[in-house]
Amino acid sequence: MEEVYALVDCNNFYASCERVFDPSLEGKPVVVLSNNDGCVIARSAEAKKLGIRMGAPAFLFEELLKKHGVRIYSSNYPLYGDLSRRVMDSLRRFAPEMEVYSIDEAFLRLTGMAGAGSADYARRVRADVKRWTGIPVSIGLGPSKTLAKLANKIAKRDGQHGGVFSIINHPFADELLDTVKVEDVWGIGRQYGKLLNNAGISTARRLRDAPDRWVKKHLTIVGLRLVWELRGISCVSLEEAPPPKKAIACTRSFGRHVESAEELREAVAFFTTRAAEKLRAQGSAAACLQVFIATDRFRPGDPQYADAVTLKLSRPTAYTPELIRRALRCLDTLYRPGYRYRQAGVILSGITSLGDVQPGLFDTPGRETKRRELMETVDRVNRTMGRDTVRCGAEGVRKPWGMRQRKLSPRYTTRWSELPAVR
DNA sequence: TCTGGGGTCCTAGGACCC
DNA sequence: TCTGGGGTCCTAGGACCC
Repeated sequence: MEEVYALVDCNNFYASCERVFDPSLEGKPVVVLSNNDGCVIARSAEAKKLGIRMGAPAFLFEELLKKHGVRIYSSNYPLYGDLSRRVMDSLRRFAPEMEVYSIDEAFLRLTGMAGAGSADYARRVRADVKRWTGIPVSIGLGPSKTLAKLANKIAKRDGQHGGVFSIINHPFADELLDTVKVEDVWGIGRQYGKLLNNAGISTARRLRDAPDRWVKKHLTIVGLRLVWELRGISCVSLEEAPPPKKAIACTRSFGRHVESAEELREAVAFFTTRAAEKLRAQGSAAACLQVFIATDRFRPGDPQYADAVTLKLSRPTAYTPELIRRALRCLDTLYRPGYRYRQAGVILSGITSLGDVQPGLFDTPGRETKRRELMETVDRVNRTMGRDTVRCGAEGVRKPWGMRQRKLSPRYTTRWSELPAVR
């Protein structure tokens, strides 16, 4: 049977989230900044028109932002995460099979649903999501995930489609594929884009028609799969339940430079706590822990130093105090005084299911069970009473190295104290 | 003064084994 | 001078995604 996929993508997601609870932003240029208010990571349509590039360092655009009265926001992930969940819950009503692909995208598999592959159906989905959540979305339909992605791009690019476009059985599919630059195809990034352009393959159509052997040789098996998908042969299946992550990281740039071992230790302990939370949330334990620290690479005049230490544990664990203890020992071997550090991180890998971990032979009987119960309790308290209600002292309290978030909007939907008030 | 964070997969090459 | 064949595991590096 002919496959039918829809790719639903929230328009300018973070900027749209800020708008949902502040209608005064309607029609105004809005940008959302990355952690530490560093780069622009989301722009409303009006902001795009001003020529503000994705990923642009905000400080380079200060003049422009001020001149045009651009409304600027720090990233508010509790808000975006919650609105994302609402959008996904809405979408689930329209398709029996769905893959949540990212915070702002989902694939729906509509294969075999009468009428569901039509642009009309997609338009209804679009209208309902907007009404239920306030978030505008675009929808692309195609016989493979790659073509659904591409159709979505066209839906967004060409205004006349009203945010919905289907490439299924399209009479001018060849011509359409010729209007899409090869580097805009899902899976073709900067490097492959360059390589393909040099080989005279400049559009999606040309890539679709490239010889298999050449593609396999230069773009590996992944590229070959992609080319087949462009031909309408579905090779990338829907992943309804995401497999457990194989690596879990928490890494941050600091809000200011950090020199003292003490502050660095606090930060690393804090990152370890976050990583361990994510680990337990997916029911896993980690057998491998990596810690890295780095100075500010954007200040080449400063003395530079960056290094990482990886530690293998004898037994996988998800017990925060033990992970912190190990991470701090790694840090002690890494730390060199006399540098201005800008970044640090903790990466957990060697991940196994927590249920498979056996207690150590020489451990005090019941120790493992006790540890797990403790972590479960801590997680439960923090989930219901708010993050960091219970935490390790090693994380510190003031967090002077913490993120800069000068333009944070309220957590409208996840904190009682920050609910929007209607007068 | 000011430049994000967190993932995935594939391949090549080296170590080691029989 | 000549110098097998095949397998596994691990790591580093490079590509990609949002």
